[in-house]
Amino acid sequence: MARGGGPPRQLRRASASHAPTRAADPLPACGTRSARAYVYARATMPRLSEYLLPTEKQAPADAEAISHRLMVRAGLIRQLGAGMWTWLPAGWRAHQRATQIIREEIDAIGGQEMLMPVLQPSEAWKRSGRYEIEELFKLTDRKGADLVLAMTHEEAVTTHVAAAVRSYRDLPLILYHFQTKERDEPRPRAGVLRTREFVMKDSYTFDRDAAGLEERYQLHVRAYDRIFERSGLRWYRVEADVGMMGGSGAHEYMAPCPAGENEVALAPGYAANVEVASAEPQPVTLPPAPDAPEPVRTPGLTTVPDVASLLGLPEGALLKAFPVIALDEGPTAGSTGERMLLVLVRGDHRVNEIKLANALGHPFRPATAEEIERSLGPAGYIGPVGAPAEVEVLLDAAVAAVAPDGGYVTGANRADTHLRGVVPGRDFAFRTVDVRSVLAGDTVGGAPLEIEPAIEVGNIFKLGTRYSVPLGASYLDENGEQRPIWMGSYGIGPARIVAAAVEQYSDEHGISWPRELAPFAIHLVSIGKPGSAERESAEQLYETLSAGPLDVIYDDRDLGPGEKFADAELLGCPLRVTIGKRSLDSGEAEVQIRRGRAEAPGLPLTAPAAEQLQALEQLWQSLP
RNA sequence: CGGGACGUGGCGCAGCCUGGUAGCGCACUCGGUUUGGGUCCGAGAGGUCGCCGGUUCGAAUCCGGCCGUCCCGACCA
Repeated sequence: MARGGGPPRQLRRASASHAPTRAADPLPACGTRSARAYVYARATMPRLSEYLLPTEKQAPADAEAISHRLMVRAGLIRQLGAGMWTWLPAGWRAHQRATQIIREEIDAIGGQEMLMPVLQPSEAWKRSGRYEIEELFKLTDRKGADLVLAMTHEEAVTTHVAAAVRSYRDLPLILYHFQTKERDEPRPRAGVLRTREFVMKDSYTFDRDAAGLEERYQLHVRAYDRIFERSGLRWYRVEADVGMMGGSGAHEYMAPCPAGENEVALAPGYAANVEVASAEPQPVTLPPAPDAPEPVRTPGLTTVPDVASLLGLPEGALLKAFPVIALDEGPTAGSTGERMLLVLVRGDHRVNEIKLANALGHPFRPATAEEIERSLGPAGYIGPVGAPAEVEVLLDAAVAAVAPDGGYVTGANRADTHLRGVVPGRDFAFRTVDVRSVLAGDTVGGAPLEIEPAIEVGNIFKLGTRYSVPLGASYLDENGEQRPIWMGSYGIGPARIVAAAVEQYSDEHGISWPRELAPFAIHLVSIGKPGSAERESAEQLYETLSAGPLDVIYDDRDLGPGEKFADAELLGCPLRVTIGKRSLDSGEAEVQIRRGRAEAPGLPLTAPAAEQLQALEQLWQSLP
C-alpha cells in the first residue's frame, strides 16, 4: 500500500553539482531501459523565481467550496469558462500523481492501457441508445456527418472488442485509458469538482459469463481499494444504485467532504449511498387503536406537521400517501400500461424515488392532481382505507415490519377529514416495499446511522450485456456457440481525488497534501539577501536535494520570510525546509511537517549529501 | 429547466440611487529600505466600466436586448 512517492530511483539525476541547475541543462538519458512505461527521467527541480505559481491572497469572489478557493489561491488551477479549467504546472503535477497511482494499480491487475478518441462517429451511440442523452455533446462535421464528444467510452471500446474478439480464448480482457470526457453538464460547480471537461481513467472488462465478470469486478475492488488507500484520502466503498438498465451490481467510492454532492449512510460495517441505503427506523409510539378507524375533522390541514400538531401526535404516527402512476409497459408511445399505486411511508419519512423505481422494477411518475381526485379523493386528504381495488397499496417496510402497538392517522379520501386508529392489514391490504430514505439516527444492526456529504471519486459497475448485445460484441464458446460478452466498466476521476484531498486536509493556512499526491515533497525556503551566506547554503542544499529521490521546489525569490512561509503553507507540500541566518548559527536547516505544522528534527548542514537525503527520505516515509 | 445574485486594471472592492474628466487596497514596474511570519518610504505603469442598441449636449451611472459567471433547487448514462 504505502510506498515512496515520486518516480523510480534509477531514472533520477545521477550526480549533484554545485553549479546552478537551469532548465536548459540536458536531461539524463532515458527511454529504452525504462523499467515502467510512462515514467520519464525527472526534469530539473524548479526554482520558484522561474516557475508559474500565481498565488493569490484573496480567492475569487464566486468561489465557495474549499478546494475551489484553495486550488485557485495556491496557483494550481485557473478557470477558462463555466466548467472548463486549466491545470497550471503545480496543479498538473498533483493530477499526474493521482494518475500514476491509478496506472500502477490497474496495471497490477492486468489492465492494458490504450487510448481512444474523444471525437467519435454517432452510429454506435445511436445503437446503444445513448445518443438521446442530453449531456452528450453533439456536432456535425463539414460533410454533415453526426459526431459526438464522448462522455465515456463504452461504445468505442465495445466496437473494437466486437471486431477483434472472436473466441473464448481471447477472453477475459481488461482494457483502460486515461482520456478526456466531455459532458454538457447543466450545472458545473465547485471548481474542479464538477466540470464539463475532465480526464477520467475508465477501464472496461470483457468476460465469457457472469462468473468471469464477477472475477474482474473483484479485481477492480482490490485495485480501487489500494488506489484510494495510497491516495491518502478518507474514503468509503458504498453500495450504489445500479439503475434501470441491466446493471447487476455497482459500488461507488466516496470521499467525505463538505463540498460533496452525494450523501453516504454510514454505520459500523455498513456504508451505502443514501440513494439505496436501508436501515431500521427509529421507533414511534402510536396512540391506542379503536376497533375501527374514526374520522377526525382537519379543515385546511393538508400537511403532516399540521395534522400531527392538531392531534398532538408525533409525525411518525401518521402515514403519508404518495400516489404514483407506474409505467408498466415502459414509457413507449401509446402505452396502456399505466396504473395507479398508492405508496405509504411514515409521516416523518420521505419516499426515495430511486428505491421506489428499483422496487417497482419499472419507471413511474407522480400522479396528477386530477388523477388523484378521480381515483381517491382531494389531494392532501388521501389514504389507503377504502381505496379502489385497482389501486394497489404499497406499504414501506419501516411501517410494515413493525407490529403496530396502536393506530396510525391517514387521509380519509374526503375533504377536510383524516382517519385515526388505522391498522395496516386490518383496515387495508398492502404489499411491503422498502422505499423510504434513511435518516441519521436510524439503526443498522443496532448501531446508529450517520449521514455525511461526500464526493464520488470512483465507481465500478457490472454492465452485463447492456452494450455487448446492441453493439454485437460476442464470441464463440467451446461448443461453437455464439454468446454475448459480459462487460464491466470502472471509472475514476483523478481531478476529484486531488480536489477531495484538498477538501479533506486543508486548514486555515492552506492545503496539506497527502504524501502521494503532493506536487512536491519538499518546499525549500531560503531567507536572507541574495548573495548572503545563508543564500549560498540554501543553493547548496537545493543542489543536493535536486539530485535525491524526493521532488523539491526551491523558493529562491527575493521576498521576505512572511510571504515565503505563507506561500509554502498555501501550496501545502508535506515538508518545508528553511535556511536562514538562524540555520547557519545552529548548523541545521529547520524542517517543518505541513500536516499539523509540526517541527521535525533539523537537517545538519555539514552532513554528507547522502546522509541529508537519507534523513529526509526516512522522515518522508513516516508521513501520511 | 425554475429561483436568486453578480459583471468596473491580475485579485478583492467603492462609485450607479441623484448622469458631468474612473477611484481604493493588494499584486505589478523602478529606486531605496527590510530579511525567521504577508516590512516600510518614494516614484510609476496598467481599465473598450461584459456586449449591442436607445435616451441625453453628455452614460460606468437611466432604459431595452443579448452574453457571461456564480449560488440554491431540479437534473447528473
